[in-house]
Amino acid sequence: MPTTTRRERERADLTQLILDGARRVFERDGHDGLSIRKVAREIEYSPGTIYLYYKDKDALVLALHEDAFTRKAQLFAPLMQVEDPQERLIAMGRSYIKHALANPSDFHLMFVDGCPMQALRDAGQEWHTSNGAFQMLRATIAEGVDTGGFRQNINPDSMAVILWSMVHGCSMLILSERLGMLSDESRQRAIDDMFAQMRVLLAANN
Amino acid sequence: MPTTTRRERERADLTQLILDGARRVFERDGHDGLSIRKVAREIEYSPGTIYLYYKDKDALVLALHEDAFTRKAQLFAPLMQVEDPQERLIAMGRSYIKHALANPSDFHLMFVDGCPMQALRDAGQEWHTSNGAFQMLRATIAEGVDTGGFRQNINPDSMAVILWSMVHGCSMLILSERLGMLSDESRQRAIDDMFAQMRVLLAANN
DNA sequence: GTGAAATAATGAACACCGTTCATTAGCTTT
DNA sequence: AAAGCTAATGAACGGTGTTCATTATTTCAC
Repeated sequence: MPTTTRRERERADLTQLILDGARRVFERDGHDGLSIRKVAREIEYSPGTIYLYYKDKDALVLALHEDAFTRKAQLFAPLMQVEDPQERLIAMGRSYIKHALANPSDFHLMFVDGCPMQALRDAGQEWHTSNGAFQMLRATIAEGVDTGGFRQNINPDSMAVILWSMVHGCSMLILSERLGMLSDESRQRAIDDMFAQMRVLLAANN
Repeated sequence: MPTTTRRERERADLTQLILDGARRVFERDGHDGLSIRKVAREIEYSPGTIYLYYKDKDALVLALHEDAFTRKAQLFAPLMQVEDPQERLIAMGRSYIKHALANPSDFHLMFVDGCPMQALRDAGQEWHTSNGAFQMLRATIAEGVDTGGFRQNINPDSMAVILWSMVHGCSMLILSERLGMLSDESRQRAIDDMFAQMRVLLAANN
């Protein structure tokens, strides 16, 4: 049955075509500027067609959300090869902020927009997309504690939340222009100081 | 001319009536559920009337944004009476997270929504609303450094960004349900541990 | 008090939005 | 070639932000 496989391929192609079109519109016009009709115009299909491939707009945004996580995961993966747990955590943190500042629309899709979580709940699914990254973070902290390089009273879950909060909050505050009272230099210095303080929190020797 | 003052009072009254109606709609239906027409129905005026008091929807959301900051500032003010700078910072941090979790729509208005910053820029205004709180934070850190209770190599600007990032990122991650992989107990412990780590970063004695 | 001027409120109109669905067009299979 | 199935369409519905000519109300001068 070569026909059905071709059918499936065509179906997958259009699903991807819609997703790519949606991403272009999102990056061009932002969250509020994204509309089903614009995506349809972008890929030269009628609005109704999109609903044959995505249940509704939330499902499409959820797909964008997962797509953005996939891209970020590809940036994160090589960092696991950093030997020293502390340096690995710092590298992860720097990568997190750097990617957020360089790709604000990805950050928005991944963390700011609320509808993907609602769409996931409606679909009865778990948020597996980011648990992987959190477990990487947690495991690296646990490794540092186990091998003795980190302070021994560290709780990996808590420290994972703390480090994530730091880089996430920092990215968020910068992207939402809430640190406008500081100069560019002060902001950059604050980021550098933040990673210096991370070492204070982690390292065993004081 | 008592007439013009009454006019001004009536004008201020309706401005406030619209704002209160908008807040009720926002808290009931959320950010995406807020519409000029709903606000108009809420206060039993026609949609066009709202445009006599607010330039557009963004201006109305900006007013909600500033209103939310005013409420939070009232919670923050008494904390300045805490004597010890370190305890004051911890109290500010706990208040920040507590208020965010208890008033998610206020948090959304203050920090998640992007349009207020755009509206401010359009109006050619500065974001004075929150600079006050940042300066309070910064001043408290500087005080701790000056009086010798804090580590001497702390840069107040950087540390202010770091502490703000921690509590802001933590609030954000919880509210956007990104910490769903943890139990309620683990999340609460992480918050407590976060404040313990703040003491590590601040205190002079190790 | 009454007419004129100024002000405030209205709601219809426009262009857009998400979503649905009867209809059409194209391809597959017999 | 005809029948059946599938994919794409675009009109339609109710919603949105925003504008503006029209109406209603209040104020002011006489």
